[in-house]
Amino acid sequence: MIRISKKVEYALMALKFISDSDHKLVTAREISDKSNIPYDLLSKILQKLKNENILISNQGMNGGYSLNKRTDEIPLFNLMTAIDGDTSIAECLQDNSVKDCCLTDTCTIKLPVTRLQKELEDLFKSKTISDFV
Amino acid sequence: MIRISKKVEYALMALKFISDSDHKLVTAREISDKSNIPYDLLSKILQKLKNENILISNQGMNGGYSLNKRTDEIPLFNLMTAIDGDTSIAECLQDNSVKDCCLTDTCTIKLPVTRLQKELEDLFKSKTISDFV
DNA sequence: TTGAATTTGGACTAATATAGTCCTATATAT
DNA sequence: ATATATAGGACTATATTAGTCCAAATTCAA
Repeated sequence: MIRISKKVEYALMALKFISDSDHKLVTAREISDKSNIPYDLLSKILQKLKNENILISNQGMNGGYSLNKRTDEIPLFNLMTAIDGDTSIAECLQDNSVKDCCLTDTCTIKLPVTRLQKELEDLFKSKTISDFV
Repeated sequence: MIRISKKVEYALMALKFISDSDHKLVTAREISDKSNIPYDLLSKILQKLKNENILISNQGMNGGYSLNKRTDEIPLFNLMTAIDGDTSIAECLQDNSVKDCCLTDTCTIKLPVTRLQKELEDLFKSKTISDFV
């Protein structure tokens, strides 16, 4: 089944939380407590969002996270790749597919699957975080 | 990451194979050999397609499978649900969600996620097998 | 300058889903 | 009868996702 990961769900919830408390720094602990998201897991997610320049972080006491962009400037697609990495819908379409795609010889559907992937990407690119807050 | 399952890939390849050898009955063994799909796995997939009335099966010697509908009458969505079951993009959106959705109290994104799910479904419903053969 | 609050990040375990296998039963044409 | 099929349950293996644990680095403030 096609499913967005829990991590992406958590990321969306966190971004909404941060967006709602606008400009005030919010800590991972705060989001975790208020939104019932496992703290350690959330921390990792926020770090990834920071590494993708979606969030700004301040370490140390009184530290926390804040948005680095307006929510309508963050495509859902970027969030997904930031958190889950590659988003190809089939193994054989991965950019850096190390393992020989078992289908290369016999795969009869590579082209249409690629088209489908493009359409899904376009959909996820057309959505931004502002659609979720 | 969002990914269609190998089983759905195999199903698409099998349907293309059956579609190409039109009206002649083709056996699971034949598809398996020609398309490098594990036989046992393929058998299960074909059985599911048969149970969804996408294929017709004939048991016994000289048996095999044939299409029950034109490929443009089979939405990709139906294929996916036939093979992988429920297609909700998030656990909390499952129809028959047995387990309490951990997000019910605190989930802030259920509505927009539901909208996204609808759009994905529409996309998969708009594609038919004829797009893959 | 110490301590508490915070982010950072590696390594690990647990849980779940997907992929694949094995075996036996049932149907049918010859 | 027998060979060739589909039908389908039960099982194992593999991969992915989710979650945990621990230690380090940073920063504020008393």
